[in-house]
Amino acid sequence: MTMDMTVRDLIETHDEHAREEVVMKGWVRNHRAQKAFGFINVNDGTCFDTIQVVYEEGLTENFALLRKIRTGAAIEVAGEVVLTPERSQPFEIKARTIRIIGDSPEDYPLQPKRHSREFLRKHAHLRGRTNLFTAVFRIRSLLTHAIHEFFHSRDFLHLASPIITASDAEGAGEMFRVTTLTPETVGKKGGNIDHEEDFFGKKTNLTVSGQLQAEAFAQAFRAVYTFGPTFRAEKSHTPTHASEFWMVEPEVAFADLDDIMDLSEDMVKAIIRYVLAHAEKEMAFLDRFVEKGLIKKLENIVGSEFHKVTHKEAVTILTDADHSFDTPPEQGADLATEHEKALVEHFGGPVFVTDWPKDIKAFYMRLNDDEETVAACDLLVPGAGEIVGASQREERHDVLKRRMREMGVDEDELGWYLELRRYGSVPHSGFGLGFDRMLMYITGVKNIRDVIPFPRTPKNCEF
RNA sequence: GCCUCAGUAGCUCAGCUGGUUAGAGCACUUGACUGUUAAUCAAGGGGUCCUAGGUUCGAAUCCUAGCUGGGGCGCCA
Repeated sequence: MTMDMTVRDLIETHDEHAREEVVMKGWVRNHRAQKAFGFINVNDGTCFDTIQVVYEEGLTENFALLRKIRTGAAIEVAGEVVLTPERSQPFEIKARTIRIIGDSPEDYPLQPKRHSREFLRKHAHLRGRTNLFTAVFRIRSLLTHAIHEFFHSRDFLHLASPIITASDAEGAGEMFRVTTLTPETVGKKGGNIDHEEDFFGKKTNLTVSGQLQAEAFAQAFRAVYTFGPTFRAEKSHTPTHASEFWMVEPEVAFADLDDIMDLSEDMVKAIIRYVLAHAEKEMAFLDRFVEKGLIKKLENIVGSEFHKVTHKEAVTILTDADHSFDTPPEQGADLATEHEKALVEHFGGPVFVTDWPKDIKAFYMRLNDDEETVAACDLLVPGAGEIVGASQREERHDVLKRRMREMGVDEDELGWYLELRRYGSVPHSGFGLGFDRMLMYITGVKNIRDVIPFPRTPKNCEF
């Protein structure tokens, strides 16, 4: 009985299987045929590497047919594991039989050569078979695991916050409407759509954040996190925006802004450490072909403390810097992308910008004693912009109510949220991590559409 | 939403100051080759030059509009 093995199994244990007969299945990455023998590189997605299969006239069945095998075909190989330490790969499979499971005709779009990212995006259903996307999506999966592991090791409760929400008061951008009404069934009152006739009896949207629900759970379970998809209907056309993306949103009771900054820093470092330890080959590939010095950059992050500046200090640094901006930095005003880039450059790594002017931040952020700023911070990183937005939440009922009024937030809709401040309200804080942006930072890939399996952006919902 | 660049073979791109039959490398097909590593060598097939108008004797090339994609800005994670 021969053993059916994955590429990963074979790479990890080929020594133990020397001279044994094995069976493996996978897709042809490259094929080099010669007169009396040929070489096929096979990958099955279980790890980054390919395995070289050798076939020979007289040794392998159907030799003449095998020469026609093309890139992309799915094959099953049965043969002997041969150790080849003197060659550029430690072992190969000397094939006894090769069976074509699924042929790949000559118009297979992927070739054994470099393709542009734009081209591969149009072939998202096939791009997982390329080196780059094998690396990126293996790491994406590892990173997901690393996040769950980090929070579970700290006894956080994982909460599945709702995807459909009736709240649209968070001001976090345009929302996608969820409705079962059709032009035929829609009822109208005075020319307007009658939302009472809709599925939920009211206007509903896809969530832009699970934060508010996480706050409720934090005041029952102390430390919680959500990790799931969020949706923004904003017509943003940039390398760091997608219409559907994932966020990690922890929320901790009895924690202030410093506590939550420490938590986010610990988490960022822990998940980077996890990926460095578990995706050595993938990271080496990315370091070589995608971003030179990537591994060193990440190792530095893990080994150093993140910088912290207040928004006020940041503006002063920018104003004093010998740097011309399209929009001059201004006290009390928001930081433009060019300012963020300059700050990150100034500190040479991730930096927390804290204590933002209250008028440019959300209503739920806790008002500082100066009555001018809020206890909020953004974590800026080179290449992926803002990856974490954190704040201490306003736990004082009267202050929150006042802030909601000032910022025009509907009190009825968020009555439950306000009510949390009446029953055992405690100081609490949380942050949101843009998962896909974090993945960009870790892989060095500069476009969010290339770290999401099937990305959705304005005017693009293919696959 | 605004600004900007691009769209020519399956892919990457050249041709673009208008002028015979639109080119190259890779891929593909056929053949050569006794250990290849994006193998190499030879021959061959392959094009609505993004779409629609316009200018012109003549448009891949110039003009206008649109579509698609990249980059920048705004918004944000």
